[in-house]
Amino acid sequence: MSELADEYRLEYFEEEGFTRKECPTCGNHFWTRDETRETCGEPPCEEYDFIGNPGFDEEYSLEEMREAFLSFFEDHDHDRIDPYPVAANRWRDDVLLTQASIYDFQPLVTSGETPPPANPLTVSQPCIRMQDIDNVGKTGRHTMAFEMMAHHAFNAREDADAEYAYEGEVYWKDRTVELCDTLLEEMGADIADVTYIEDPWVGGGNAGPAIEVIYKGLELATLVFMCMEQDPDGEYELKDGNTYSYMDTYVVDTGYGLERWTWMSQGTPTVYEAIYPEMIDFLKDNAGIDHTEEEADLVARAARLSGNLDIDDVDDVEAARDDIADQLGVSTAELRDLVEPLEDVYAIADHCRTLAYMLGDGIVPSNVGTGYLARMVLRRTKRLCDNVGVDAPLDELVDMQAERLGYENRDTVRDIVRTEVEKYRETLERGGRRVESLAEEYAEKGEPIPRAELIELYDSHGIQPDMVEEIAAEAGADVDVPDDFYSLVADRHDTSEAVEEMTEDEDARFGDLPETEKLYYDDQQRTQFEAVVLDVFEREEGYDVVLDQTMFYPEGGGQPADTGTLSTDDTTVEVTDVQIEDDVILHRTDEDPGKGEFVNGQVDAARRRQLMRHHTATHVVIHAAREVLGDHVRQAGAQKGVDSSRIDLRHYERLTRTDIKEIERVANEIVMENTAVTQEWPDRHEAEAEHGFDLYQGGIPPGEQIRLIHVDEDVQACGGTHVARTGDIGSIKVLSTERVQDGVERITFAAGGAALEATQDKEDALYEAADILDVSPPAVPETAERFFEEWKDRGKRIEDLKEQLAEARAGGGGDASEVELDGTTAVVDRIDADMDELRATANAISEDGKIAVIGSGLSGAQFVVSVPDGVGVNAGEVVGELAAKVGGGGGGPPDFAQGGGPDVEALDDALEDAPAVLQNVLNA
RNA sequence: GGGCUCGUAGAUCAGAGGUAGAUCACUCCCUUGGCAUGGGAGAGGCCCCGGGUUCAAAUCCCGGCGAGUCCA
Repeated sequence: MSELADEYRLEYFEEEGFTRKECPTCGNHFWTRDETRETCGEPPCEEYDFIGNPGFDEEYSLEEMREAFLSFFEDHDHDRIDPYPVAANRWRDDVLLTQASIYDFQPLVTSGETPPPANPLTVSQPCIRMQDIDNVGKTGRHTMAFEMMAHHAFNAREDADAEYAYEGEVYWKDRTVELCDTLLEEMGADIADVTYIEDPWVGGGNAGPAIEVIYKGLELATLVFMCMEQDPDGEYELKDGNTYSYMDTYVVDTGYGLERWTWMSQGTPTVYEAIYPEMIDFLKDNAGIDHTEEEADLVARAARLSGNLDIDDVDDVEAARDDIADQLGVSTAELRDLVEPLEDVYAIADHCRTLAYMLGDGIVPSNVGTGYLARMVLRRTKRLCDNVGVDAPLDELVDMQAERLGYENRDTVRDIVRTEVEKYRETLERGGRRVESLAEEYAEKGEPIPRAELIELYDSHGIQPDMVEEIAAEAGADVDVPDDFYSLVADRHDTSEAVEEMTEDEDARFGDLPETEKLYYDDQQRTQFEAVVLDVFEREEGYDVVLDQTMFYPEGGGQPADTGTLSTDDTTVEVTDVQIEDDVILHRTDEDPGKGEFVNGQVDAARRRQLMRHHTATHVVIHAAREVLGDHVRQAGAQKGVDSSRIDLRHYERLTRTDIKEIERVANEIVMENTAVTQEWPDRHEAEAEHGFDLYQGGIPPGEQIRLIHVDEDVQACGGTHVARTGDIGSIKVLSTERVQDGVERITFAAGGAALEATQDKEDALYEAADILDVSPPAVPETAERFFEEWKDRGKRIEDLKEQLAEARAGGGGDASEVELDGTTAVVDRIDADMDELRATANAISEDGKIAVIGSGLSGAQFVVSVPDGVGVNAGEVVGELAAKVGGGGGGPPDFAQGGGPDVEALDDALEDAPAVLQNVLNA
C-alpha cells in the first residue's frame, strides 16, 4: 500500500495543520489535527463516544439530515440530482441492486463514454446491501436499506489522448476533503476529534486512494478517489493482488451514510431508533414489548457495548453476548430475553423499508433475479414478525415505510405484499403437513429425521430447518441439524458446471470499414435504396456484403433482420440475414454482388411491414398492460416475428382471461385512435429526467443520445423500425399467455394480417368442433360437456355390465372346459375381451372356489389366472409358463396374475396345455 | 438462467410395473324426543396431456403443460 502513500499528502492537510500518524493498535495511517492523539479512532481501537452524547449541535431526523447534506453541497456549487431506483438492473445489466451512489454512473459515465447529469453533483441514493442481512438488528448499526449521500466530481486528464464526455478537472482530493471537513464543522462537530484514515480502495476492476472519515468512533464517510483500473501491465500492485495503472478519467466517489449522520446527531443507543423512531415504537407496542426504566437502561448500556465491539457477523454477536452480560452484571439468558425481541423489531423496521424500496421501485417477487431477493426479504420479515409477536399485517408495515419514502404506488405495493404473504402462508402450510407426516414416520421408527430429508425439505420445499425442528418436536421426533447446513445445501448445487464463454471470433476484418449509414431510421416506410458495395467477405456459406448505406434492418432489439435482394445491372443476390458489428452492417447473401458495384437494394416489403406492425404493437401491448395491470408492469424480454410476437411482462399474479380481454381492448383502442408514431434522439440524461427509467423496457442502449419512440402516451428507448401511425397496425389479437417464470407472464400476440389469420384459425377449430358435434358454434361448450358426461356414464355402465357378464360366465355355460386338479376345479376358457373383462371373469370364477385360466386374443395373446384362497397354485408361475408359449411374459401375486405375448396363433395351443401347466406348477 | 420436488376422488395424501386406495367432506339408512356423537351403506377417478419401453404403465423413459422451491 505504501505505493499509494504519497497520494495522501494533501495540501489541505498541510494548510490545516494535520499530522500523519500510525495507529499503534491496528497499524493504519491516519491524519489528525490533534497532535496528542494516539489511535486512529475507529473501533476496536477506540469506543463509540456519541451514544447519549450526540456529536453535532442539533438533533436531525432522517429527512432533515438528508436535506441539510444536499443543501450544503448545493451551496457549494453542486447540482442536486434525483436518486436512481434501488433496482440497478433498470439501467445496467451487470448488477441487481443499487449498493452505492456511484452505481448511478457506472459504467458509462465513469468510463467517460457519456457525460454525468451534472458535474459536480450531489445525491442521496437509496441502496440495499443484502450481504448484511444477518447483522441487521443485532449489531445496532447495520441496515440492509440505507441512503448513501454523496458528492461526485468527474474529471478527465487534460493530456488524455482519447475524447471523453467530460473534460478537465472539476475538483480532486484536496477540495473533497475540504468539503467534508467543512460540512462536519458546520454541523458542529469537534473537528479536532475527526480522523482521516488512509484506506486504499479496490473494487469492480477499479481502484484508488481512499479516506475513511471517523468521528467519535463512528465511520461517517468514505472518500474514494477512483483513478486506477486493473491492468495486467500496471505498475501498482494493490491489496487484491492485481496490478493497476492510472486512467485518463478520475472520479471523486464519496459516500456519507445518511443513517449514521442522523444517528450521530441523536446519540440514540442504536441507529434504528434514530432513523425510524415511530415505526420502532409502533412495533414495540404491537409486540407488547414494555420495558421498565431499569430494563431500558440495561438495554441501552448493552447496545453501547455491542456497538463498541468489532462485530462483523452474527457469530461474533452471540459470542460477544456473554462478555456483555458479564460486564453488565446480568446473566446471558436474562440479557438475551431482553434484547432479542428488540433485535427482531429493529430488523422488521429495516426489512420493511427495504421492501418498500424494492416493491416501490417496481420489483415483482419471483423465483429469479431481484424478485427472488424481494421474496427472501419478505419471508424473512414475516418470520421475524411471527417470532416476536407482531400481528399487524405485513402490508401495513411495509406501507408505513413506503409512505415515509413518498412512493405513489402504495396500493400496488400493498397488493403485492398481501399476495406474497398468502403464497408464503400456503408454502408453510404445505411444508408443515409434509414435515408432520415425515416426523411421525421417523418418530415411529425411533430414528431422527435424517440430514438428506432435511436438505430436501429446504432445497425443494423451502422449509427452514428450525421449522422442521419445531414440528418434529411436537411429533416426538429428533432432528439432526448440522452446523454447516447451508453449505451442504450449496454442495447439492453442483458448481462444477463448465462456464462456456461464447467467444464469438472477434472480427477484426471490419475494423477499417466506415460506419454504415442507417437509412432505415430516416424513412422507416421506404424499402428500396441505392448503395455502393464497399467490401465483400467470403463466409463458409455465402458472403458478407458491406455497403456505404442501407435500408436493411440488422437483427436487434428482438426484431429479426430484414431479407430482400441486392441488384446490379448484371445480377441479383438474395439477402438472407443482416447483422451489425461495431456499426458496420453485414448483409449475408448467397452470391457475391461484386466489390465496388452500385447496387439497387430492395427489402422484402411485406415481411418488413409485418415486423414493423409487430414492433409497434409490442409497445402498444406493454402500454395497455401497464394501464390494465399497473405501473409495476415491465418488459422482461420480447421477440418480434412475422406471424406472431411475444412479450414477457413482470407481474405478480397469473393473467386471467379478463385481464387479457381488457389488454386487448385497450391495445386496439390505441390502434383505432390512429395516432402518429414518432421518433426523436434526445440527450440520454434529459430523456431519463423527463420519462424516468421506464424508458428502458427493451434494454439499455449505449451512447450519449438515445432514440425514443413515442406511441400514444408510451415512450420507450428503442432501435427498431415502426409503422407511421398506430392505425397501420391494423389490429392486435392476443393468441396465448403462459407463465415463463414466477412473476413473469408471456403474452403471445399477432398484429395486422397475422391477427386476422390467427383468429380465423381459432374459429376454424371451433367450427370444426361444432360440425363434429353437429351443433352451432355457441352450443359447443354445453354439448361437449354433455357428451363428456355421457361418455363417463357409459364407461361406468360398461364396467357394470362386464361385472355382470363375468358373473354369468362364471355361473356356467359357454364353452369353458373344466378340469379337476387335486381336488380343485380349474376353469380354462378363451373369451376374446379386454383385460378388464378377463380380470372380472377370472375373479368371479375364483370367488366360486375354482381356479380360473382365461385367455384372450383381442390384442395380442393375453392371460389372466386367478386362484381362490387356500389353493396352493402360484398364479404367477402359471401365467409365466403360458405366456412363454405365446412369446411373451407375465407375472403377478400368487393369487392373481396377468401376462401375454404377441403370438395370437399359439393362444389356443397354450390354453390346451393349461391343465398340464397347472399340474406342473402344483407339483413343483 | 440452472438445480431439485410435485401433479391420483371435492380437499389432504398413500400406492412406485400386475384388480384404483385411505382420511375428511358429500348422499342415504340406523342409533336419538332433538342436538353433539356413534354405527352402516353409497356415490364420486381421461391417475395433468402426448409419445416411448413392456405381455402389461398411475407407476419406468422422453417431451409438453401446470405448480412449488433453492441457488446465481
